[in-house]
Parts: sequence; structure tokens; C-alpha cells
Amino acid sequence: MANSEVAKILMEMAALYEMSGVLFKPRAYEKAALNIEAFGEDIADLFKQGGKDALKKIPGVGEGIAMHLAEFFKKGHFKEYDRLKKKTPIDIAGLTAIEGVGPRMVKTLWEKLKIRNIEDLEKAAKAGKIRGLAGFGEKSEEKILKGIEFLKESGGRRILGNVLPDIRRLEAILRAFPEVEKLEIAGSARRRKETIGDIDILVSSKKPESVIERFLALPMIAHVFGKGTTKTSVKLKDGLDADLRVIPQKSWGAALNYFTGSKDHNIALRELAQKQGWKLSEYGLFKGEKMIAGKTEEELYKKLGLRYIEPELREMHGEIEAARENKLPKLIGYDDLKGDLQVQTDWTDGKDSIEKMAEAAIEVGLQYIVITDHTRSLAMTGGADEKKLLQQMEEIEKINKHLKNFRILKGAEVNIGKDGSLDIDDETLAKLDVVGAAVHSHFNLSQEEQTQRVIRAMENPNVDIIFHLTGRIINRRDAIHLDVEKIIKAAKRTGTVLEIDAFPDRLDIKDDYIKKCVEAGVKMSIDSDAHAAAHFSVLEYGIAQARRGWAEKKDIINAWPMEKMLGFLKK
DNA sequence: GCCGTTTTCGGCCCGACTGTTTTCAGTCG
Repeated sequence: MANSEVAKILMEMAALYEMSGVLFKPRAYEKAALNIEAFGEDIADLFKQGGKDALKKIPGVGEGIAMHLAEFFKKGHFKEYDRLKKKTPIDIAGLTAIEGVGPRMVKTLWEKLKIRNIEDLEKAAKAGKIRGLAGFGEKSEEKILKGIEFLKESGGRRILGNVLPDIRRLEAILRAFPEVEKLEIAGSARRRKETIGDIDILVSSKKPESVIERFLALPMIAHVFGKGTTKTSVKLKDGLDADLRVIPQKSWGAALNYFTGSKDHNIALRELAQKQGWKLSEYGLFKGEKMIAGKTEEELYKKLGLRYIEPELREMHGEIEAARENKLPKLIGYDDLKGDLQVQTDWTDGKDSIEKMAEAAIEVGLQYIVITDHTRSLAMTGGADEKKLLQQMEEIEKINKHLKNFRILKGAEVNIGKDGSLDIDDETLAKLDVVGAAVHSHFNLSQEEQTQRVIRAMENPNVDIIFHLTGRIINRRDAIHLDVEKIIKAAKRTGTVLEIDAFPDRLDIKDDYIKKCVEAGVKMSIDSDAHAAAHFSVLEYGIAQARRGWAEKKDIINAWPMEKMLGFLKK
């Protein structure tokens, strides 16, 4: 039972309570659901080990919800949920996923028309039955049908690295509008989340209506959801939704803060303001009628008694407390990488030659790379055996002679077998500068077997780094089952580095594991996993991932000069 | 239902926009 499934059930309960007009419970259940979803450990395990009281250490989970969950883990279901579902046997998550449809509307639709799911709703809307309901009209009916249509074709959240280049192009177009004073892409894109649900664009201007008119005239706008004097909401032709908000320049900091989120982070800031008797909105921080901060984000945080919090940290993972106590990390910077420890070439499944990859690395400002082609058990990639690796080492030596101020290091991405054995002999591995090991098969072993397998690989004195530890591919393949606490302990004990694979659909390991590594003193690397010269650009997403995991330069070995990095690896 | 450098009881973020209304509830972020 994954955390996300538990979260889904609590979310559903929140909506069901909301429907019946219960006060405050919805927010409480929602909050608990979000915190459970973001919780680093498996909460079913947490319950197994520490019982109901252990569950209460999750923020937002108190006596009541812990009791329900305890019952749930013991019996597979729990009374309160059963009762709510029996009373209202509807697909509330599905229905409220439709843009513009919320719990109260669902309640009316259920009570008046016995609508249980999207199919019922679509039928009723097409039959013109909605418009007759009190509070509904023809337009509501159209909006519902449009919402259902969009829901059917939308692919859910998009991978940041796949859309950020397009977002930046859109950004450049808007920046050129004559009425635009300042512009920033806010929202989850600014926080550099792994995936984003929509684009939030913030603009300051003295002529908000002109900005909105000009924006809505762009050829990439597919549909306009809504349009006001300061805000418009649209669907772009590529399927992404975008919100544009225009505010006066004096509110810039408060608005940028508000539109960057996360929502929970904002709420926490507003509560801080409230405690001082102030009010915080996107227009500024106010003491009565008087604005006391909000022109810049820095000023806003300062007034609230906090250090400036980088967008990547605004997830309610302890950043408010850290900012208050001046204990925020000095995050690794986007220009801090000196090397890249995982690079594939045309010796296996990469597209470009060793030289070409080196040239591209020099181009983006790196000082060294490690060539890490696949090894023999990955036959489909033309994986190298010992002989081929030795040949490649010679080739690398030759190329190095022609390079100034740059080094190509010898490495491999060795395959970890089902039992944790490696497919290259130790003698050959010992000759390499950097050895990465990775799981590429047997994704379905038990947590116990999977954990043991990886730990055995870490115990090999030649293995320096575990590449893309969990093997997940975002939106496509789940992570393998691992006891991450045990893995981190083993990494510490054996001096093994854990990689942050920067490829946009991997971003493996994820941010809470990174934070655990930082806390445990386990070192990491940020690697492109480049399979072509153009791929070094993805390092940006790996750095973002590291920043979201609170990592500093000292935690990332390829942010160090080459000699220091090599000195840290196992001998 | 949760939570506490204002509280173990009494609070619980704030504002824009829409549609259907004659003043506002519902939804969204």
C-alpha cells in the first residue's frame, strides 16, 4: 500500500466532507493527504514498526486520522470511509477532476440527477438536463462538456525538462510586449519541480488589459477559460494550461511569492503575518491599510523574520523553521558543476564519439567527464566486455593527449546482476578511474532482495557510484522497491556515492532521498547520463533536483575539482 | 480534525473570476 494510495483515500474523504458542508474537516484531511504523499518513508512500514503513535509524527496527522489509518492497515478498510462512500457512492475524485466542477456542484448533481461519474455527467449535459437545475444555466452545461473534453485529452502533469525550453520561448515573446515591465515564470516551474501541471506567468505593468489582449492574440492559444482585468487563464495548443496574472510593480515581490508557491508554503507565510496582526496577499504585506513590505521577495521574508528562501525549497519541508533559525543550506549553484560522471558514447548506445562528447562538455564549461559506456550483459546496447573496455581506455589516453585544461576519465556503467554480482571482473574494474554500477533488469524483486542486491554491489571495493538508484522513469516506470534507509547507511559505511541522474524523466534519486543523504553525510554526484552531445544541458535539472533536496556544494563530488573528487573515491 | 514563541480551546489564507444572481456561492490557485 503506497503512500500515494492512502493519500488518495484521504483526499476523497476531504471532498466527501466538503460536499456535506462539514467545516474544517476537509482542510484537515487534505493537509494530511498532501503530507502523506510527500512523506519520505512508507507509512505502512511506519505503522508496522511504531503503531498508531508513529503515524502521528506525520504533520497534519493527529489522533483521529491516525486511528482511521491504523484500522485501515489492519483490516484493509475503515469504517468512516465505508460510511461516507455508502452514503454517497460516487466517483468524486473523477468528477472534481473536471475543470470548474467542485464538491458542492457534485453534491447538487448527485442529489438532483443521481450523477455518479463522468459518464453520467456527460450524458446529462448532452441531454440538456443540467441547465434546469437551480444555480445552473446553459453556460454551466457548456463549460462542463468542455471540461470533460479537456480532461479526456490531457496527459496529466508534464515533465519539466520536456517543457521548460518551450516555456522559455513563450517567456521571450511576452517579454517583448511594450507594456511589460517585469516578467517571471512562477509556479512549480520556478520551484523546478520534476513535473508541472500548468504555467504561471507573472507580469508587472501599468496597462494590464493591454498585456492580456496581446497575450490572448498569440497564435499558440487554443482556448480561453477566463479573462478578467488582471488575470486570464488559457489552454495552449500543446495541451498545457497557462495562467497570466498582471499586477502593479509595487506588489511585485508579494505577487511573485504568491504565484511561486507552494500553496502550503504561502499559507504558512500568511499565518506568520496573521500572528503579527498583519495581512499578506499577492498585493503585499499590510498593517491595517499600510503596506509594510512586498516590493521584493527578500523584503517580504525579512519582514516576516525569515532569511530568504530559494524557490526550490518552498515545499514545507522544514524551510520556514530553518529560515527563522538561520539554518538554511547554501544551495549548490547552477554554475557549480566541474565534471560529469556519467557519459555514454557511440561505443555502446550513445550517439556521439568520445571526442565529440568531450568537446560538448568543454562547451558547457566542464573540466572533466567520465566515459561510462554500458557493460556486456546489456547486449542490446552493445555492452562492453573486459577486452573492449581496455581498448576504450587506450583510446581515451590518446584523445587526452590533445586536450588542454580538460580530462576524460575512464569509467563504465557496470550492470548489477539479480544477486548483486557485477558483469566485469575486478581486475579490469580496478584499472578504471570511476566505476558506476546500476540496476537495469529484475525490477520486480521484493524490497528485501532488491536492497540486498544493491548493497552487495556497493560492498565491491571497485564500485564508486550507484547510478540512478531506483530505476524509475517518471510517468512510465515505478521505482524498484528499496529500503532507502538501509541503502543510505550502507553507502555511508562503504563510502559509495549515490548519483542524482539529471535526465529529465529519471531525476533519480528523488529530492527527499537527497535530503536524507545530506543529513547522513552521504556524498552524491549530479550526472547528465548524456547519450548525445546535446544532452549536457540536462545537468540543469539534476542541479535543480539537488537544490530541492537541500544539497550544498560540499555534498556533490563533481562540484569539486577533479583531484579532490578522485581522492574521495574508493581506492 | 489539527494545532499551539499570543492558545490544550478556539481558531482555521486570501483574492480573482464566473455564472446566475440582483448580492453571492462556488471554484481555483
